[in-house]
Amino acid sequence: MRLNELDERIVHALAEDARRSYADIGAEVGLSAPAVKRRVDRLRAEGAITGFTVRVDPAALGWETEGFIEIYCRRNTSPEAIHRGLSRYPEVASASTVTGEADALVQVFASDMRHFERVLERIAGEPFVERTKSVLVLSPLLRRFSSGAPS
Amino acid sequence: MRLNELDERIVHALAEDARRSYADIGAEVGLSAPAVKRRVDRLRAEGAITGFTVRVDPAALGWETEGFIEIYCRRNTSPEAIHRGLSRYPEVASASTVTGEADALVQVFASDMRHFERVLERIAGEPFVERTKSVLVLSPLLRRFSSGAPS
DNA sequence: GTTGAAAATCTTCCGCC
DNA sequence: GGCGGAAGATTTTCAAC
Repeated sequence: MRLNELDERIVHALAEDARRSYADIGAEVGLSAPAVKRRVDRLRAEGAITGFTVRVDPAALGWETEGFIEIYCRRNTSPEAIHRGLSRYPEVASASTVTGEADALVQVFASDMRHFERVLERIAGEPFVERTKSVLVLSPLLRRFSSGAPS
Repeated sequence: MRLNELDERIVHALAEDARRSYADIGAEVGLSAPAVKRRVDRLRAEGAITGFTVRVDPAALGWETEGFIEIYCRRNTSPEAIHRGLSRYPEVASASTVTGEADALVQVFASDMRHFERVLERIAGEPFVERTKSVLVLSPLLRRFSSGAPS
């Protein structure tokens, strides 16, 4: 699938503020409100836009501690097994299999350091996990867009 | 700041679909539409909700290659300098200063491997960057919520 | 927090290019 | 195929309670 420049500008406008009116976005990109809606509907149908969500301040919601956990798996662990194992943790915000020494990189939000430690220990104890290596986030500098499915 | 259970349920509903109407959310949590709006307005004013955004499928938008770059900075580089340097790259989706050997962890989306390599080289050439270490994402397993500021 | 009304927006339809 | 204008339906918004 290929998007033209108009679609990209619409997605960009929605990424900055998904509650802007179609007429408002249309004024920016040079289209009428119905034309913008039609394109957004098409982008949703095609799967380019998977939904609309709210941007939250984790700290304000009580998730003050953020970190990344590199997971080193046992031999013959499938990505599906990692997904199944990690999706049970509400603290896991994102996870991907990666190249390099580690097998997966997991982003975790916890309420505080003790909570983070507890999550880390539980993940490290998963049967498919051989060992872990983790770093804590000091300050979030930049967060731009949201991708993927809600859960 | 502390949110009560009603606020959390409203944020949760918006996280799943930020375009649901206030009346619809109100029916779920047991409030009228204006009551829900007032709480959302308050959450925005307090900073718990920092905005509304669209959830996109990076691959559908042509961002097929994802990776993480660890940045090792020169001495006396402030987080603000890193932020200024990285915010110019549209390919940078998120960035945080972290504990451990590296100084910052940067998430990058690129159209393909050549594009990723070009971004990596440009970032590695930034004056505040001493060296970098990067991993490529093989498969995104899980992506849950969006946090932080738009840019 | 609720109700009710006004204003804005969304959504669909239709004619046009 | 896509676009703009206009209609009704829905939602947002702001009163008063």
